[in-house]
Amino acid sequence: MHATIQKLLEQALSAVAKDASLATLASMDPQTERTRDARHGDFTSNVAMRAAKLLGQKPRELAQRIAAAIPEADIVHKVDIAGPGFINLTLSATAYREEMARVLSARQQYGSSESAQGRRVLVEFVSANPTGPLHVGHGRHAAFGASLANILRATGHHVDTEYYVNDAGRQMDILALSVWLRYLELAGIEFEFPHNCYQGAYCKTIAQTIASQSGTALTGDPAVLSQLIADESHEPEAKLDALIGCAKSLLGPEGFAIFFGAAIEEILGDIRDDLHEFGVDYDRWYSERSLTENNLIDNAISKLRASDLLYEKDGATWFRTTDFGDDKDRVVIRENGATTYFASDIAYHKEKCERGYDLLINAFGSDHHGYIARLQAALAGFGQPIDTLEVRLVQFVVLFRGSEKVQMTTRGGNYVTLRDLREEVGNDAARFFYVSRSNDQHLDFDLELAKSASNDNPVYYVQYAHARISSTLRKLDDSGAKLPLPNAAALAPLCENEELQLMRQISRYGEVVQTASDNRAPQMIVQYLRDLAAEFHSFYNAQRIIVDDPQVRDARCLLITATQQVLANGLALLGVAAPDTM
RNA sequence: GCGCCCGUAGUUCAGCUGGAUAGAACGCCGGCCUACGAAGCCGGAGGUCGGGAGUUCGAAUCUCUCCGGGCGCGCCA
Repeated sequence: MHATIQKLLEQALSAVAKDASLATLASMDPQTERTRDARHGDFTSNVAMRAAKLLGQKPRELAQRIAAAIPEADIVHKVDIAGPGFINLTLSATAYREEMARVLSARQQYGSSESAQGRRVLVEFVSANPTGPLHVGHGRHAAFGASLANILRATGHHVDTEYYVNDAGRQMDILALSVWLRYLELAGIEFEFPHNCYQGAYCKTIAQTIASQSGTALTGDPAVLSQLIADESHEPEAKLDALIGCAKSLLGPEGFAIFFGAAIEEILGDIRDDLHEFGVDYDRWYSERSLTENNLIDNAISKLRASDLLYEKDGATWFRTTDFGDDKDRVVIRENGATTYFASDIAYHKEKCERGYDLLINAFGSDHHGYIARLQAALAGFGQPIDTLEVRLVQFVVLFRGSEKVQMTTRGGNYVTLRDLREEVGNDAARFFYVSRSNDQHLDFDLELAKSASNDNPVYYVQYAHARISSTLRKLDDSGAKLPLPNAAALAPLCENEELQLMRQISRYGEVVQTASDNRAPQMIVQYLRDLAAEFHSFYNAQRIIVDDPQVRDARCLLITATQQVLANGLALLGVAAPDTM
């Protein structure tokens, strides 16, 4: 619909541009857009005002000339010049009725397009370290990433989703250590559990499982351990590293691997289940360890070295990321010979590109924003355009219980999990609520409010509209009447103001999906669905649907069927159910 | 100190690449069920879009500056 209007304006501009003094108009974009106020018609163009200055003309006169040149079309009811020089177009009721017919024949496809022409995109999101259950902050990432992937698909992108599993590194060693220490407690060994180990109850559960499967003999010499824990001469983090070393030497590589493996298997499995229940499934879970196993980190570093982008300083190897806009160079190989986390990420993102994606979108926590420049530098170092990687920052979720802010520390194990949240407020409310705000805004999530006043949650407002339509259509079905084919004749009776308003709203859907996709903005879908539901409820209260006149009844039933379809399509993008009863 | 994000109604937030009288929800006030689902609808009150300057025919939107808040600035991950 928007495209048709745009084309009409372009034709008008070309026609007016035949006058040599106005030739520039031929190359101008009319920039037609929806009006914000129905009194200004349906679409508007500001081209006359933009051109007026360039051409030294009066905007309203120019607008007149352009308006007069707009070709005759059935879908345009009238053209007005308003304000300083807007060209306003009001569409005919026929145009909207035709659009309803399109909704009803396209069904689930309505609103989707091929505008991105199969552009290959990889969306990476959540990627939380598997050191414990997902918390409410991760839930926001999951809801955002999954919805964004759906929206991108709806505009013709070929999208894959991926979770990067940080299954290597110190945090994982600390986790394995934490499990082992819980295991030792089970074996009856007494000591004070370090405060900077993972405190969560899940460590005990995993220890329990290992004990029941492998017995309680994997202790090494407890005296060494007790001595180390009691030793107060080291600062806590150094002591933690000493404990990890101690565990590895007491247990041997195989013994330590039992705890490491059990911990990651259990926790990653839990994360996978949790996300699946939340309606978030990935095309791929990418293991950080596999980078090492496949030698990808060394390969990446060699390639950078070959391009003369590395240098040695203070015993470490540095990557000249400042060549590509970063504010300081970054270490890739430490003085002790170990590669950094950044080195893994370089290899990972290089590999992503090699898999043939045109665009990489990463959803990061806002605390990682300092990481963007160096990652883009890494890709640039391999000759990729810097905008191959697009990072979307997701701001923190601040959790409240009533007016009390809930403090959360991962290692302390004191936090509300995504699972807790889902059980309390439900998947639908959680998914909808999470993406109702722009990702770069903080989200205050009050659990008490979400529980006690769930009726106030906008998701119910939208779902209610859908259920109400289902109910009305059941009523029609009970009466034995059948929906007619959505042709022009069947839709012809739709002419009441509320009907036109509703059709107008429905016909915006495809444009909203496109804009949401362009802006990576799922909240625009939320906003739209609320507007559509509101328009439907207004119509519902103003006009009776199942009336005696079969022509009017059928037309209205087609209209609400179209409404229902668009509500369902939009909710599907957000991963929220469209219920027939509530 | 430097960098990124943010500041819109009492509260929580929308505002699509600069458009016309800045919107919604919750809360508040007043109406609407002998009609398809009142989890709904209709009406009302409520604003110096943090302050100031600039660009523009036009600024919540772009630029600068100041104020206030969040986050980051490791050979951690």
